[in-house]
Amino acid sequence: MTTSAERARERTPLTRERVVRVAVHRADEGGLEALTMRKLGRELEVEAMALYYHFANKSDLVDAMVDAVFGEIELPRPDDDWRTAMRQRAISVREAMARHRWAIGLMESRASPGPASLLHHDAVIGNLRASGFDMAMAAHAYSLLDSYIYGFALTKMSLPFDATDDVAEVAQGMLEPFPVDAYPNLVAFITEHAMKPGYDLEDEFEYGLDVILDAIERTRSPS
Amino acid sequence: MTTSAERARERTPLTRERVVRVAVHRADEGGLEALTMRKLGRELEVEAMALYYHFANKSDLVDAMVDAVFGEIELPRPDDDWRTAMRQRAISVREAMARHRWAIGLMESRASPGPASLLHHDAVIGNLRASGFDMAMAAHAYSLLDSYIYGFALTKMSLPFDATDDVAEVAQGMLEPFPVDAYPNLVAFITEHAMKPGYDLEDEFEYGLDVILDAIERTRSPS
DNA sequence: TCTCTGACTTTACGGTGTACAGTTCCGGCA
DNA sequence: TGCCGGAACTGTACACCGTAAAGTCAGAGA
Repeated sequence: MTTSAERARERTPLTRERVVRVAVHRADEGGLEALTMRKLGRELEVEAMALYYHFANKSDLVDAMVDAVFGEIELPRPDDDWRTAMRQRAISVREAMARHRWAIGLMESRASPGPASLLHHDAVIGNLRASGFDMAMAAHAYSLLDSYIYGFALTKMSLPFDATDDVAEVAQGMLEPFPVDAYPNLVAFITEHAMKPGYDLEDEFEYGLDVILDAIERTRSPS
Repeated sequence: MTTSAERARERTPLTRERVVRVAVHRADEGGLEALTMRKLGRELEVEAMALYYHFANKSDLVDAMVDAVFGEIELPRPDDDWRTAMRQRAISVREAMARHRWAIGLMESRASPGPASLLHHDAVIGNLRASGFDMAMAAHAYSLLDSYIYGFALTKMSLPFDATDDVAEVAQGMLEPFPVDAYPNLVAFITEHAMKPGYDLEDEFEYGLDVILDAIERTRSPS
């Protein structure tokens, strides 16, 4: 007979880092709503309450998970050209969101940001300032870029179907309860555009990103 | 003694519309996580399970709530100038988000959009097409605008403080656990910019919106 | 009068976050 | 050697959640 004490002795002890790593992995696969303290404990071979020794509550854990995602994002260096730095950062953020879809919507609205998050913001502002943006212009540029980046993630990447689904089929299902000719423009849009092969989210993202970078560049040196 | 039957006789019966109206109101005040079927039932003087006669499940109710928010947004008319129509729509969306902060993050990612949502998309595409945008350009413009609008709402309007809070105080609290000189650019940003009196979210929104509208206009008729 | 049905209630179940009180192990000290 | 304090975890319990399933009951129609 193996007692719980024996089990405890044989396993590697919990750390915040290990818990966060497993929690992120779990959320990547099943979404955040599938991440419960009990299931997470089970995966770590521990009772759920053990987690509360390392985290104040679930929100504390989620904060740490979000900060881990920030930690995966490439930081712009202060002496990089602002445009390439901002472009690279935007793409890096998008990639992190693609890996961790559950984090979309949490990255910019948490009450207690972690060190990676703060460092990230610090580096972005630092790069813009070093490139000659004054504070007001840096704020405008940052606001514009982040709104676009997170908005794109929200509106395009958290859609209720993934890459393996047939877009046309899903759209069909959405429109099915309504009269066939109720939304002619929408139907045309779907049939002529969205379900065309080769419509690529990444291309769409970079297209808009470059439009915005162009626009920011122009506000700096009006032609 | 008043039986439950007597209570039932004296009250106006539930309708989907009335339930949604009260539910939206409730979520406006306490957020979506404060909206439970039991509390909603209590407010409607009904048992929680009565709601399941009118809605398949909670997700069905939330779908209806989101569609009610879409119903509050002004529709662009097909013959309006695209730029004024898009500008007005963007502001109308932003205002709806301000009234219903719980809806941010739900508007564009529901599996079963309601009629108001579909009508909204149809009208936006219809306006752009009538203004001479081809399908690909309409898609680019729509993607860019929606990403910005919803991203702005997500990053700026769902922050963990509202208009009555002292921004400087909240920011101070966020940075407090870390060394004072860890994030110099961020600190400069907060002190020099964000907490300046007169920094207005609405101004920031419209500034970025006009930058994007300019950029879209330019992609139509490259100078 | 009887039955049917729409609208609601009652009861119950499994799952959730987490408060609070044990339990066990280990390192340092008498 | 004996003890003891704290770190790390377990056990139990509670209030609350969404919702399945069955029961109730007033009024409409035959």
